[in-house]
Amino acid sequence: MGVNLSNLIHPIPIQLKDLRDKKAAIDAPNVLYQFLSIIRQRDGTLLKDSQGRITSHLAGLLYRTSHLVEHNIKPVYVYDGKPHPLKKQILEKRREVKEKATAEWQEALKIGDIEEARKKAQQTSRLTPDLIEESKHLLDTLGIPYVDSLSEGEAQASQMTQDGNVDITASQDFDSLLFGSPFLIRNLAITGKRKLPGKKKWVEIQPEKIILADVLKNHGIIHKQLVEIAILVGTDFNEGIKGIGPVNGLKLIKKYGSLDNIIATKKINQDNLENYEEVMKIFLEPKIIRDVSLRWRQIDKEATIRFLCDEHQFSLDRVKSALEKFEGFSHSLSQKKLLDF
DNA sequence: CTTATCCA
DNA sequence: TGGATAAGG
Repeated sequence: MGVNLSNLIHPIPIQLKDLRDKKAAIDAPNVLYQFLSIIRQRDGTLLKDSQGRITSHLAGLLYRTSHLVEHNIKPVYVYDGKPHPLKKQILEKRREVKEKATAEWQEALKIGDIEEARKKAQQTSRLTPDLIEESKHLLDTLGIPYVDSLSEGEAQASQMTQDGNVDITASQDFDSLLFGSPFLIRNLAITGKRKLPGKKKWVEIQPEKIILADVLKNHGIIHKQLVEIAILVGTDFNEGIKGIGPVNGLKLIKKYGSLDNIIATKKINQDNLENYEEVMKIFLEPKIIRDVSLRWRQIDKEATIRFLCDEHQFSLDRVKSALEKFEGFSHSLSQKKLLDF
């Protein structure tokens, strides 16, 4: 998922309180997908209401958002638009992986291997149009804005950060750096210990900040060259060159200056590079909306409770205590209104 | 994922 | 009391 640039990036650990009063453009598919992957029972079953409808995405969104507003961070969720045709290939590949994982999940359940079952179940998550609509409805009742992008949500979020509509982009992926986001926050709101995938090791996780200008300066490259490194390594829109990871990609770009020059040397396998100019365009000239207006409204507690508790059987106590975290946030909104007036 | 609870 | 573990829908 997303581009692998981790070896080139040295994030700065931060705390949630460092982001107080900041506006954050959150990659909505990225968080919703995470919720669907992780908010499950021990055997991998998703949380569901009495009618069997999935609720894991709503639980995650409620608790995550309440956590953010408790720290007076202003979230805006940015959704994907139409996928670029070059993304079809990776989407198809992911679909196949999910089909395989679904079978392996059932198999693990049959032999009673609960841990394996959960692991496989996590790989089966699908973000359907229904789940997306329900998440938007919850945001509406919470008074939290969202944006429907024309293309990639990460592209839209990055532009909003560049334009100053928001202060930071939040995602687990590095793609927003390719889209030119000056500031990226990973692990927004995530704290505590996490299990390393596939291993029995636990690591401490905390929010971290990545400054695009620093990444470029550290390696002595410009933004376009970072995109070229990503294309060598492989993105959601192209496969990348076998044997080239972020470190070798950087070396090649530093040595030859550009992807064009590397290609001219004929020293690398060029089978996967036929669309590279189009991929460059996806990152450097994405389809985005320039004049977004963001409005954080007062929470509608009654509507939230109707939706989560009455329609989807959330516990009233849990929802109420999550909604209490909106108190200070709502107050600061009405204060701001008075000041504006 | 976040919150609730269990137990040293 | 706080770190590990279960539950949540």
